[in-house]
Amino acid sequence: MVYAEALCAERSQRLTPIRRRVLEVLAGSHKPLGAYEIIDELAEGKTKPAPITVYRALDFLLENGLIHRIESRNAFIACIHRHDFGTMAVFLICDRCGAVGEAASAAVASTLMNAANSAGFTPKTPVIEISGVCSHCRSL
Amino acid sequence: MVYAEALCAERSQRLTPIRRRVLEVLAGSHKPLGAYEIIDELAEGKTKPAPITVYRALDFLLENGLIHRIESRNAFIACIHRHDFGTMAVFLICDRCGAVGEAASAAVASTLMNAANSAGFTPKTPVIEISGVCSHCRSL
DNA sequence: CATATTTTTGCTGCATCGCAACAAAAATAT
DNA sequence: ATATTTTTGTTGCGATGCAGCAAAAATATG
Repeated sequence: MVYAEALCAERSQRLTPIRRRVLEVLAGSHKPLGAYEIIDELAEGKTKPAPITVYRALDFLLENGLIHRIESRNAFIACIHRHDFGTMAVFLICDRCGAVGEAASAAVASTLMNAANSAGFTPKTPVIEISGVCSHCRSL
Repeated sequence: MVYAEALCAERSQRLTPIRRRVLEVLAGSHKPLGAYEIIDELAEGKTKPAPITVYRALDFLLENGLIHRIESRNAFIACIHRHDFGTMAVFLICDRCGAVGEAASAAVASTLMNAANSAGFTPKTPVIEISGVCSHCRSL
């Protein structure tokens, strides 16, 4: 949160109340949330924001790398790393509890880049999502 | 197509007319197709199938590994490999022409498995999608 | 072969996801 | 103080995806 403020200030991007609240909701969740789940969270007591309002906040947060989109779930999670380096986010999605772990791996990044480049492909945004069972659920 | 028949026969799975046609449409496309695009393709001359009909056929094809789902595009493509071995499908998605290349890489598979396992995670279905520019579009 | 059982399809309807288009408001620049 | 850019609110709608039930087809069983 402090990091988000600093990053936005540095880039002259505005972390407005809505954007901040969406980020807070995501940061406070241990699992990815759909856009409409975020709406419900924000609706506590106050008036319920329109979907487009939340989607715009999500767009902003995505563009600034503060959250990730989990494509296979149509959901979003707060980013827990700083992707400054050549690392690449790998999402480990538990089928049982729904929790998502974010592993940053430079090794994965380099092999993937190799595979892409050897196919003459110039990569931009990689999506790596692995479904499975997390260590906690496995031990139950 | 011959392979699909053989595989279904071996597994006592039924490659019914609808399933076959959906697979044919996908196999005949150089880019991933959304479910409703498939419906439009199938509607040529004949009556247009209901969405659920196509979704069910897609489910069948997915379960039997004959097609892949491109999560970041909400679309489907025919599988061009046989994922018998420990290989892992990496999709290279061109932002310009929309074409999708499927690269099977054992190196990527092993590094990803390492990363997942070291986090105590037991992987099932990995999704690896890389957006970028393909070699053809790059040279334009 | 006739019947029972499983699998597949058709149909109606609907929940969810995601955003376009325009106007109003707020922040920023001149 | 005014003009310009950015953000938010509102309405509405297109795209995606599937549930639930009934009919039809394929398969198994006596």
